Amino acid sequence: MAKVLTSRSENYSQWYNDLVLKADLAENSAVRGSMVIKPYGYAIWENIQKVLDRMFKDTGHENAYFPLFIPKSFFSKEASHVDGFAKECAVVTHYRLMNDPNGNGIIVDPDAKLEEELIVRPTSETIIWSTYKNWIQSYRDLPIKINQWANVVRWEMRTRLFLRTAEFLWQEGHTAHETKQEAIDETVTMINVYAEFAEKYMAMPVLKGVKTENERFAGALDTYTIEALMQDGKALQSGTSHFLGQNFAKAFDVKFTSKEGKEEYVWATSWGVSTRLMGALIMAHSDDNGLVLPPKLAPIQVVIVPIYRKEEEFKQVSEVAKGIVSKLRDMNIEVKFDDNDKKKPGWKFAEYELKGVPVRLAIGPRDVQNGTVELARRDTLEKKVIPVEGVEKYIQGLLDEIQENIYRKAFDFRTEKTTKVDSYDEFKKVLKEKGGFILAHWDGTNETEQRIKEETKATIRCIPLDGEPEEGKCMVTGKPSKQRVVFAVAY
RNA sequence: CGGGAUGUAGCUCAGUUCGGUUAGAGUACGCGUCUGGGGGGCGUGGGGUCGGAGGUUCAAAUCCUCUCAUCCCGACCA
Repeated sequence: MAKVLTSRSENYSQWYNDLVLKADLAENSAVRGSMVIKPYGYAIWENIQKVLDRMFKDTGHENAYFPLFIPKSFFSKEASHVDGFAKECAVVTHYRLMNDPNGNGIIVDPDAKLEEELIVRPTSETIIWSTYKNWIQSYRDLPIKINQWANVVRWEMRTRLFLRTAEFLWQEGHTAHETKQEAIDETVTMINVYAEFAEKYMAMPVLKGVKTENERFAGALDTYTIEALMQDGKALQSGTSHFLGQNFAKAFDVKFTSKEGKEEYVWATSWGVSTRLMGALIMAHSDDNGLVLPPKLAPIQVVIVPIYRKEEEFKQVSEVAKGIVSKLRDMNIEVKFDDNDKKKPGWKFAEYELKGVPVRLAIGPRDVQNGTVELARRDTLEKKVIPVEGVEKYIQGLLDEIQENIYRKAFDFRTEKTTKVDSYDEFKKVLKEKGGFILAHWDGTNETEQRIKEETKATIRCIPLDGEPEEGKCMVTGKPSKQRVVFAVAY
């Protein structure tokens, strides 16, 4: 087969870029740092949305939509929040263009300057809490549990398709609660939703944990995260859920009267995942032949490629194929019969492999004769010839098996790439030679964390939620520690 | 914003050092044909303001000046 991708061992990030382009997921646009998501890539995102949206609704949330533009003054109301985002904001200063009087095309009309500049949202806490102020007076108005599907803009210096783009698509949940405990419970519920989604649908094992103060969301009291491990041994933060305390309620003066008649500030959470999940999905399973998609999120789960020479043969093959198509559709399996005569079978094989379609059937005159089909599975690249009779049942089971298999593979990889270390020297050695997650003791201070980051580029990905307590000494300072934390070099 | 590099066909690039026919290749695209069980073969055709502006010269993709854009490496980040 012709090589179209750079191999992972040769250059991992080149491989990733090649793959995104060649699998027709996305491409760079005319706008620096912003991508065009192509139909095949968008179809995967739609599947992600569909599943998550269901999960959000099942946990009591509703969708709504808030403005893209946020008045500049809103940002300054929560101090740490503005610190976190100020350096990467797109700002709208004018509202009109005009013809250049000197004839050099079109220019910004200097008379159309806005009284107050508008910020293109990098996240929506401020606009939403300024709105919640009007919605909340009494404990009877709580909780409010809203999600929005939207685009946001963060003016990043360096961008990469899906992993970091100036504009990206995401969902952001914003909830308001009576009590601290209720808000914390919500934060935990949502990180669990994300973890379940990652593992069950993306077939990607994730570590659940809490961020250190240093890595926390700007304006949060606690940030919960799911961290996935990519094939190059780097970590990818895949979703976050923030306990915001009363910070935004205080900033926007959102108070309610409690049952006891007391005036109190509202407790808040926010949580989100973005098109970055696409990057995670791509990197978690794919190989040097292309994308490997988990069946539960694949836009096409089964593709049928006809092989024929004469019109008559095509007719016979089509008949068999259409029979299989209708049976698979009845079972709610997404199937495509690729009867495009303009592409050759060999071309199609390579193409669908590149696009990560989990199961491929090839049907030719030989199969029509013998009552068979050739079945190829993407995850193992195995091919076999099986009877056409009952093929739909077989495929149904196989899709589950593939989903299971790629999860297992990713899980085993992560296990193999997770190392416990007890000294800083060992830490550096493992980091350099093996990468992956490193479990080590840390004294809990910002200084030590910063020092490790500066010296090794590794950061604390999280303090794991399900980590068992273990007395130990910080690998750097020797001060006491009660639990190991997870280090890795991150995207 | 610091350091490095690159702009030539839809895409990937050669040609620039040392100026000189009609600016090339691979791939993609069109047509014809043989084909078809892993990105096919042969034939043939179309496609270029050589990033832009100015300059030097009999002559500029090539030399000079300015300019625009993009990419890579750092600081920053979902």
